[in-house]
Amino acid sequence: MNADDLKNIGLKATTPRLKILEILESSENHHLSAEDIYRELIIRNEEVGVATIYRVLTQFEQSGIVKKLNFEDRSVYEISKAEHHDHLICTKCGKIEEFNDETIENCQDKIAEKFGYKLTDHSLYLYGVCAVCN
Amino acid sequence: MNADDLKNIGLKATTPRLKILEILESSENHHLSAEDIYRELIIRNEEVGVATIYRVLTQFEQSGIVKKLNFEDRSVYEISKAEHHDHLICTKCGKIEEFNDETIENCQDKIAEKFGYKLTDHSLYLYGVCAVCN
DNA sequence: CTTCTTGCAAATCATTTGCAGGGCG
DNA sequence: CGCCCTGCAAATGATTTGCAAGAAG
Repeated sequence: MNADDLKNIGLKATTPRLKILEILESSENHHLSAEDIYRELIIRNEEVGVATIYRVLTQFEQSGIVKKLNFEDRSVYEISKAEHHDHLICTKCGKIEEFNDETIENCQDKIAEKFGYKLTDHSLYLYGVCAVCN
Repeated sequence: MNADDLKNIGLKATTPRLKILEILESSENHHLSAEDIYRELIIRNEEVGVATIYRVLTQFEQSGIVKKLNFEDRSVYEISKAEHHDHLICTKCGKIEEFNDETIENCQDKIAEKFGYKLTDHSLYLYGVCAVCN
């Protein structure tokens, strides 16, 4: 993800945008809240106003380059990947595992069909305690 | 759900609590936000302070008599039922269908096991457009 | 009576918005 | 150089909290 990628989606390649992308890509767990990004930028001595972070994240989400995840207690963003996946979150340490289960996906489609709904989106989050924390 | 039920969970049977229960049980769709309840009480000329509504709902949730659902765009509460179920929400009209799928539940357990997590909770919301709105 | 509750208003938290100055293309 | 972008601070919306007055058991 670089300056040209941004231009391709119609966004100017500004410093704040590039920095935010950088953080999202380089962070260990790849799932950061707006606040996480704000703090990380301050640590790196490259502060960006919070308002800009929110605005940029929203633009990134609308362009499809990042996905917003609404966990029970906070919202985090991740760089979009080609393959769909859901999340398993450790409620103790915050570690996040990604998974994709064909069977579940199929069941969801069947359920929507059964009720006559046309699915537009779905969110599946599993919360638990990981092996380390347990 | 009546005054004695409240006492059994250690809560005094106060007017606000009984009214809130009443609304949750009698409302058409059974999935209301704190705000929905507040407005409904005003309509009935039985206004209760918003702060109280939030406090009461939280207490109800902790006692297990209501469940809080965190939809993408708002939070709603429903009276707890014996059987677990997930939700299918129409993004146009807000209609909510409840469903329970054994296959999905089993898959979730397998996934948690595979990653060594001990599941504590999960949230599955399907968003779509219902037959009527479509 | 004592303790749990409520109402009200102020406080908080996360996120959004208005606006004037700055920077990319 | 024009339009998009940013920072700042104020606005917002949802929920929480402190506190004194009011009910439940």
